[in-house]
Amino acid sequence: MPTATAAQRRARAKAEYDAFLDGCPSRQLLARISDKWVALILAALSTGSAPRPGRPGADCAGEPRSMRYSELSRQLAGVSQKMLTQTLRSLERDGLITRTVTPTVPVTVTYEATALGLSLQRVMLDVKEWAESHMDEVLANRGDYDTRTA
Amino acid sequence: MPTATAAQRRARAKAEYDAFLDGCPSRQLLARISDKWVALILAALSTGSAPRPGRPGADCAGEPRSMRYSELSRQLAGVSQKMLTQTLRSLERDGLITRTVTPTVPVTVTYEATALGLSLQRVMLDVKEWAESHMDEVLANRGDYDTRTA
DNA sequence: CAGGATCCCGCTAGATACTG
DNA sequence: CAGTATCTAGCGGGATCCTG
Repeated sequence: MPTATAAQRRARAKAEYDAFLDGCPSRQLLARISDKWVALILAALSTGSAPRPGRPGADCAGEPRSMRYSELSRQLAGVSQKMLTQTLRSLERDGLITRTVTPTVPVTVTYEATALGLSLQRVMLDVKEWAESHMDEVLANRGDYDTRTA
Repeated sequence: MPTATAAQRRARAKAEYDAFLDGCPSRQLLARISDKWVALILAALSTGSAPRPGRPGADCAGEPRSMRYSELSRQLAGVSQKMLTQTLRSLERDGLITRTVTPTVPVTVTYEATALGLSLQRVMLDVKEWAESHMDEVLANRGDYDTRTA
C-alpha cells in the first residue's frame, strides 16, 4: 500500500505481525485461541486438580498446576473426547501446554501449562470472567433488542 | 436438577454464572465472544476512523471512536459481508456496540462501542496483541513439535 | 452505501465403536 | 485410563445476486 500512514508503518515495525491482514499468521493464531475450549482448558489448568479423596496434596500451592485427561473431561462439562483431545494437541503443538505420560498400571497422562501458556492463561481468564460477570447485562440487552425489533 | 452437589451450589452462589457448566448461558456467551471477528471488530473500533482526506477531525482524541461499515470492511481484510454484518448484529444485540443510521444522500451507518463494549474491548485487545506478539514463539514451537513427531 | 436473501460447499463437532 | 478411528448431520461461512 503506497498510502501507508506513518502511524501504520510504526505499528507494523513494532508488532511485526498484524492480525488485520488477511494472510498474516497472527490472524490464524488469533482464530485458534479465540475458542471456548481453549479458554476453558486454560482456565481449568489454572485451577489445578480438583481436590479428590485419596490425592490430598495434589494441588498444594506453589506446585505447578497439572490435570489429568479425565479430570479435564469432567470439569469441562459436555466436551466431547474428540474436541478435548484435539484442542489439547493443538495447545501442545503450539507450546502452550505440556503432555506427560506416566506408565502406571492404567496409563496416567497429565497436562500442564508452560510459561508461554501461562501468559495466555491470564488473558483468557479475563475473557472467561468477563463473560460470567457481564452475563446479566448482556441478557438484559438482548431482551431489549428483541422487544424493540419485534 | 435434584442431584446438584454442594460444590455446584456454592459455585453458583459465588459466581452466579459458571462457564464450566454445560447449560450455563455464560458458556454460550463465551463461545460468542471467542471469535476472531469479534476481536478484530472491537480492535478496529478502538482505533476509530482511519484518517481520510475530507474528514479531518473524525478521530480526534477524546471523541468516541466510530467507524463506518465500509471502513470496517476495509480494515478487516478478507471478511465477507455476511460475517461482518452478522457479527455486527450480534454485537449490537448484546449491547456491545451501537448502530447509527444517518440519512444522508447515500445512507451513512456508523458503529461505535458502548460502555459495555469498551470493557470487553480491553480484554479482546489483549488477546489480539498476545497473538501478534507471541507469533514467533508459537511458530518455533510448532516447528519443534512437527520435527519431533515426524 | 449498506446491507438482505439465497445457494451451497466444506469442515468440524458430536456420537459411536474400538484399542494399547 | 486415555485415547484413536470412522461416520454423519449440521452449520459456519463464502460467493453471488438483489434492494432501499
